[in-house]
Amino acid sequence: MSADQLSRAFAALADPTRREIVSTLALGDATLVELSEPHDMTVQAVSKHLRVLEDAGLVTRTRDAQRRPAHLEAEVFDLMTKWIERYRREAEQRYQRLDALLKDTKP
Amino acid sequence: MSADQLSRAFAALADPTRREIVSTLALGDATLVELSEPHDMTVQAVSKHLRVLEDAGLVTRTRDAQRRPAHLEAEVFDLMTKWIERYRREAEQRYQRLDALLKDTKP
DNA sequence: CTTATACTCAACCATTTGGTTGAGGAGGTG
DNA sequence: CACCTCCTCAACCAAATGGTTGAGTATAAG
Repeated sequence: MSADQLSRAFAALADPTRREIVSTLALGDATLVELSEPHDMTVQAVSKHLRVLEDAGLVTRTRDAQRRPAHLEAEVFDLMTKWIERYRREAEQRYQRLDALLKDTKP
Repeated sequence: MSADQLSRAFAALADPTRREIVSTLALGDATLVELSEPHDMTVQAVSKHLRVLEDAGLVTRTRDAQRRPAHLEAEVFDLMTKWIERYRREAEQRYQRLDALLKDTKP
């Protein structure tokens, strides 16, 4: 996986399991086993998902004895919103201009 | 592809080619051939990318003779930002609380 | 020292993804 | 009509993705 960070971030959040992991981590840091419990899959599978989030920079992990608690990192989320907002705003403005045009030519 | 809309939207933007298409469409509606020109791949490949954006609801297409101009749709972009912002805010607040805690215990 | 817990690594498999080529279909234009 | 342009469909292929099992490492606890 040698894609740029934005690609990795979007790809990471494209999976429902990974989005659930993110929403769990929003409640507080958690270990792999803790994150695995709600999901109907092996710990290894969740570990892979966590790795994807980590590689995307959305999550970092520390060490606490055998445990490796994960926690959310705001920065890349920020990058993503900025990218999206730019084009959302553009699409919206374009829509409003069209709207104004229609009002103008058809009164 | 029977994933939910959020998954489809994130997956759609996970590809650099598709993000470039979006940024081109932000400058104004464009046809498939127009969108293909800047990219070093066949029209069919770009057509597939366009379909992915369409299925995700990020782009809609109209008809103008043989042409099928594409244009950006703001709504799903909005959905995405809302999802991201929720967790970005959470991560940020958590960070600030930790920061405050460190300042508190180590003066 | 032994055992249990938390995690990782490697090999394997089915499906999806991102591209190709080749053959059309729809719709203007000479 | 013949022809060109824009676009789509289908078949194929290599690589990536999302899961599995099985084995192994690291740290804590009995």
